[in-house]
Amino acid sequence: MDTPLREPTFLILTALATGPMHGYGLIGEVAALSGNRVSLRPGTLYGALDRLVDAGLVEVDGEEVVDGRLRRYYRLSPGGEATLSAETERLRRNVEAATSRLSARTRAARPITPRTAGGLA
Amino acid sequence: MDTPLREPTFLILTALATGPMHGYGLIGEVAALSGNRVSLRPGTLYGALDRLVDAGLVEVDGEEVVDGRLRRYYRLSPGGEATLSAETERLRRNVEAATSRLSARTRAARPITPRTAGGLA
DNA sequence: CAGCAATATATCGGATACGAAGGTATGTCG
DNA sequence: CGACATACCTTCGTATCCGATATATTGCTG
Repeated sequence: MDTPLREPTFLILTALATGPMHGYGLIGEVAALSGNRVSLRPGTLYGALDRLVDAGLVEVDGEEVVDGRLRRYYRLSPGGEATLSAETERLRRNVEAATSRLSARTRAARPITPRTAGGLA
Repeated sequence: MDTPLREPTFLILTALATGPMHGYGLIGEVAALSGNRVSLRPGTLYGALDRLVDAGLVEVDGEEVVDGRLRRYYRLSPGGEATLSAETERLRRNVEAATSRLSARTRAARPITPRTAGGLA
């Protein structure tokens, strides 16, 4: 499980953390929690779901027929919850590293970059 | 620029936020700021650098010869700094969304998920 | 001095995920 | 009936990433 999740996959797991949801509903939920910036395409969604089910991170929760249309619900597995948790921690560390370096940059207003300060051993 | 950065590319920009650095040095720096979890391979590094230079996010800062070996320094461009900043914000929002949903899950110990609560319009 | 490790560059091929587009089916609205 | 929205799924092309490999120079070791 050392393959880092990409954004669409991460958001799918995040959406499912709220509770079981069907495929088409995930498209709307992911759009909502990303502020309408990420719009999942069916190809991305079902490809990702197949992979996640195959990896045991997501399970099929059941099916339902509403107005003659099939709804297949997916649910986060315990392993999926653990993976999402670990991925979140990883991202949090990256965000912190980038934030501190960016703020240091702003504070210093980018001086002449002392290249003679010794390499990073 | 709506293509989200993958982790290796994000970490390269983060490393360069500290100051100019040469390719091989980036491998060590990225390893360091990721807690030795991400080890950049040459193929990833130079492929990413070419793409970043091509996209105007990174610029060649100059070259230096140390012990007969060429060192090509790269530097974060203003556009690269803006992109890194925007990407960091995006990740921060994703981390926050995942964190709140995961903690809500833990608190509720996963009840019966009210599926009849109405679809997300 | 021959061989190997380390530094530092670069390239190639395979694997995988993602995105765009299209396809099928059902129910509702005009 | 035709158009549209919901809801499922598939195929194809592209981009990114990783592993392996190649090249060149210095320095250490046998």
